Parts: sequence; C-alpha cells; structure tokens
Amino acid sequence: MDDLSIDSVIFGFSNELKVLLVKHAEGISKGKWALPGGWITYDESLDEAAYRILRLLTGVKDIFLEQLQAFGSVDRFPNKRVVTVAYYSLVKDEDYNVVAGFTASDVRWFSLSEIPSLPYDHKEILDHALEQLKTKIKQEPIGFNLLPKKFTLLQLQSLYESILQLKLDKPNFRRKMLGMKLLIDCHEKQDNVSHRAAKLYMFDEDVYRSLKEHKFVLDW
Amino acid sequence: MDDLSIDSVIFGFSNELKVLLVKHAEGISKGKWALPGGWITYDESLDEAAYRILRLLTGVKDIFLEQLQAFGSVDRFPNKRVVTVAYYSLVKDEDYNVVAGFTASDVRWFSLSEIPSLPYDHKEILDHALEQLKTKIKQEPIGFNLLPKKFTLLQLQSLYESILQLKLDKPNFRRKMLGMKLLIDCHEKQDNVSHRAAKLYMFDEDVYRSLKEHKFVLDW
DNA sequence: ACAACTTATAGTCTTTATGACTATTAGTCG
DNA sequence: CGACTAATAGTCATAAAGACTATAAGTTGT
Repeated sequence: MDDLSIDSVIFGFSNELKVLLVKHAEGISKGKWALPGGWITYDESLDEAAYRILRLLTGVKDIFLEQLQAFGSVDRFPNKRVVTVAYYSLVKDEDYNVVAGFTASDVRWFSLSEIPSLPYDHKEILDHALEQLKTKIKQEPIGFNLLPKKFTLLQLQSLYESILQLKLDKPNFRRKMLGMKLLIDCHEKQDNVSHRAAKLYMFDEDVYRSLKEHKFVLDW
Repeated sequence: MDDLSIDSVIFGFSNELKVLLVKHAEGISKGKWALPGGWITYDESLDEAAYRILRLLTGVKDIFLEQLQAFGSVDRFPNKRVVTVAYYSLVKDEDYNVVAGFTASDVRWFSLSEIPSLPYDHKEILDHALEQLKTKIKQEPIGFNLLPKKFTLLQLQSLYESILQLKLDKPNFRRKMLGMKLLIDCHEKQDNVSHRAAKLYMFDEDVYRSLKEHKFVLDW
C-alpha cells in the first residue's frame, strides 16, 4: 500500500529515557536521522507491520507495542500523499541487540536531549509518543517493560522521574510502590556497587492481571 | 484515496449516552446501520475529513473531535484492503440538527443498550471509543461538550454516571465538582420542574485553560 | 579498625481528599 | 397544609499524600 506507512517510536532506558533512530541510507531524506518506519504490505495488519519493523531493527519480539494514532496532514510527506500510522514500544535493554541493514545505514539510541532535527512530521510524532507514555505510565505499570527483569526501587524511581520529568521523594515512592503489591521480592541484592546494596524486585504479572480492574493511579 | 476511510463515533447525551448511526442506502452493507464514515480525499487532512463528515451529518461545527486510532486488520473490509481512521466526537443536543442524504437513507441516535449489530469492525471501533471516552472524561472535563450551555449539577452527575457506568453520591459529587472551580454560577434556576429548582451552572473555559497543568483527576 | 560517605530502608506527623452518612431547605402537587 | 421530591449543607471516620527525620548497611580511604 504505497500511501500508507508505519512509523515507530521505540523507547529504551538506561539511566535515562532513550529513543531509537535510524539513519536513512537512501531515498529523499538520505543521511538524516529519523524514526524507524516502513510500508505496510497488503497481507499484514497494522499491528503486524509494526511488529515486523520493530523486529527487523532490534531483534526483539513479544514486547510492549501500542498504536499511537494516524498522522495525515496533506503535506506531511514531499511530493506524494502518505498517511502514516504511528506506534510506540518499550524495549528492555537486556533483550535488545542491534540489527543493521534494512535501508538504514546506521541505528542508535538517542537520549531526549540529543535528538537531532527530524524529517517530515517525526518531531510531532515523537512528542505525541512522549505525551502518551507519560499518561499511560500513570495509569498502568508499563514502565517495567523498560527495565531488566530484576531491578531496584531506585532504578524504578529514576525511570518514573525520567519519563514524568520530575523529582520524587524516595521514601514516599517506596511506600507507594510496595503498597500496591505488584513487586516480588527476589531475596537478592545488587552487586558491584560501592555502597549499601539494594534489594532486587521483579514485577508480578499475575497479581497485576488479577488486579487489572483495580485502579493504578499515580497522580504525581 | 480508495484504501483509506474515516469512521466516526459521534456521542450525544439526553438522559443517557447515545451514539449516532446511519443506515446505508447503497453499497455492500445496504440497509444496515453503521458508524458514519466516508473516504478521505487527497486534499484534506484526516482531521478535516472527520470534521467534514461530522458536519454533513449533524450540521455541527467547532465541536470536540479527536482521533481514536487507525484500524487495519487485513480482512476488516470485504473484497478489498481498507484501513480506516476512527474518530470520536461529542455533540451538544442543542446544537445538533439532523441532515439527511449523504448516501444514507436514515440517521438516528441509539442509546447504548439498543445498538444493533454493526458491519465490518464497527463494533470494535465503538467499544474502543467508549473506553477512550471513559478514560478521557476522568482526565479532562470534556463532558461539558455533551451538555447544554447551562446545566444543573444533577445533569452533570448523570452524565458521568452514564459514561462511567456507576452510581455516585450526590453531596460528594457536588463537593468535588464545585471544589475544582470550573463551574460558573449563572445565578439562574431551572424551571418547569415539579420540585425544588436547581441552580444552573456553566463551564468556565478560561479558568480551565489556565489550570490546564493542574490535574483533573476523578478516580471513581 | 575506624571515620567519612553513600545509598537503602524505616518511621513520624500534618494535611487533604474521599466515601458514607444525616440533616435541613426549597419548592410542587394534591 | 401535609406529603413528596430533589437541592443543598454539613459531619465524621478513614486513607493517602507530601514533607520530613532517623537509622541501618554497606564502601572506601587512612
């Protein structure tokens, strides 16, 4: 379908929130960094197309991925009318491994502060994705998708701080997080740190599913 | 663009939440009630297309309208691959007036309990729209778009009850609503009621805009 | 072995919001 | 004028949030 594309905002986290961009190897915007994207084929659904592109780029599958919305300004794409369906996804550092090729000459993570100027309406899409991520993470515990399986409370806290762009109080954060019973104590501690080691926790998917109805509101 | 359409979920409110459906006068699903929709032309953006369709059907403009998302299962449409971009909008009873024609043999409001079986994936789209409306109305005071300019607190409360599908306590609802200072006292009372008349209020858009940052959380 | 430092974790206190109520008031209808 | 209906006011107990202080458990350097 030559008037319909997918563009994906792929988030990662290591110390701070990052976004995966590709450098176009060919086409109109050759040499520019842009959101990874591609054309939708006739025999795949939108979601399938988004997963395909994510897999091609990061080798990751079975991951959090959600549609943002369609973008269709008349002049968003040069010389041709193209509507794009934007997706965003959350990728664990440990799962990710770069896969080159795919019409892209380069791929890498950018932290939010170093994002270069983007072609088309990609800046707008990225901004929407950030907004959506902020909103969503207050509603549902999707942040875990960005962290390794086992993590400390401080890691979790900086994730929230990084996404919501604010400072949180450590003891209060602990209280709230532990209070909702979604964390499993691994009975392990982190190591290789030059200070008191923190307990490691895991996200308890089962409890989460059973509490799905229950609200998960973080009104920070 | 013959592979890209718009479908709109248009909400109205009078005593209960309603949805506007059209009866198709021609085409594959002739005679069936469905969501109002149409093709996107080359020279209009997605939003413009959605507004155009809304205007054609209800005569309404300058109204709340927001994109839901794109729907693109491979087989959602018979014989042809069609991706549709779904919108939802909120229409005041007082503004609305039916406009016939437009490839539709009939148009009318359906309350949620009387929605007939819908063609394509329109049921799925409607369900998404309802979910989105529920989520959104807890976050932002968009409900006012469904009520007349001046309304009573009880009207507002039944609107919330109707959308969120729950029973609220009257005094508590008052306290909370008045507490967020978004209502202007009209210094008028309703009339033609066979009981004590309630005060009429208006939504204060200016205060709202200035409080935009401030949270508007209704965690009921 | 101990002081200095860093981060984890526990706990306190005050303020505010919520939910479940009861009570009173203002009006209509017969 | 009394019954009825809905509006509006107010109370009280509970729970959560936010701002803290305090202590514990490690590390590193001397």
